[in-house]
Amino acid sequence: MVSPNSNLHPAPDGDMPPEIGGLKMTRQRWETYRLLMEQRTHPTANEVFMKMQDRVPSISLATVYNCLEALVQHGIIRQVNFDREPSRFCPNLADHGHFHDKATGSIHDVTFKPGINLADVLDLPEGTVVTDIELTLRGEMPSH
Amino acid sequence: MVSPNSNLHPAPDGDMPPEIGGLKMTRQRWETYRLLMEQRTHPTANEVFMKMQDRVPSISLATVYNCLEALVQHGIIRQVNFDREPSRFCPNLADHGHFHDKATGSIHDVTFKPGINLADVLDLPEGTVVTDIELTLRGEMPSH
DNA sequence: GCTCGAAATTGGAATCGTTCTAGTTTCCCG
DNA sequence: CGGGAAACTAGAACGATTCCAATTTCGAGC
Repeated sequence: MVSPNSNLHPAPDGDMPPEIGGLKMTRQRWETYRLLMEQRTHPTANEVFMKMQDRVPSISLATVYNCLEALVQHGIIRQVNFDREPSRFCPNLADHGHFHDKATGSIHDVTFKPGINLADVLDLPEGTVVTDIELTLRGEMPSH
Repeated sequence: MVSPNSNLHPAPDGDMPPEIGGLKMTRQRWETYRLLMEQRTHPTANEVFMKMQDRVPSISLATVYNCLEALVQHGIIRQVNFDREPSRFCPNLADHGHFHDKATGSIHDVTFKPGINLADVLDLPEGTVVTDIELTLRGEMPSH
């Protein structure tokens, strides 16, 4: 479900490419994607909508949802859920989990130790096909 | 597949105990708890509400939510979320994840291979305190 | 460039799980 | 038995998301 090479996609600061990963680019989709790539802060749909006012003032919330969904379905970004909070969106396609810091409210990507494949440490019946894994942690990180 | 420490709590088929894990039992809380223990099918609040009609016909949906929340907050059951679907509730307190079978829609508990501690395979900064881990998988299991 | 059908966008209404509120009932301790 | 606190209830309110119908934009073929 996950591709580690984010360089599959062109750098998001150039001109708009005709398509990414099979998804035809439109102004709205492109700016949505760029926004996510620039600030990797796991914004919600509504946060994307608000930040988008500068770039595409005419954009509607419905379109933000449409764009995010299209990007997710084409495997260009990932949708992340914490409990029943509003969904967040993440352009990091590498295999990783998410740490939700209770103290600051911020979200950090969490990778696995080298050589670890999450599915390998699970006790699954033979023949089980895992297409998607979601790992979320809660706690506190050292403020450093 | 089944909670090893379910004997922390009294068997749910006897009379109602005065409290469990510090939570005062009421008829509604007790029947909610019993229901979850009997059919470990990870029901939603609404499913609990409907199945409860036989046992406590006067119960309201709000009370089901109240009871489930009280049980969760006292660590007696766990709340499980799949994407933005309605929350489900699980009486298995052992460390485990949840596998969501796309073919059947059913949910299975997934344990770790012996000796595996999930936090140990993660690349976390020193001093990080993890209070809660949620692991969800999607895919298909052999129908056998 | 122009036309037409398809796809995308838009704003607002609708949906649905969940939470809140206010009123009533039940519990418990004196 | 009386009174205050906790629990329960029904229904209203909420908020994230989805749906809908009406435009707008796009692209292929002229």
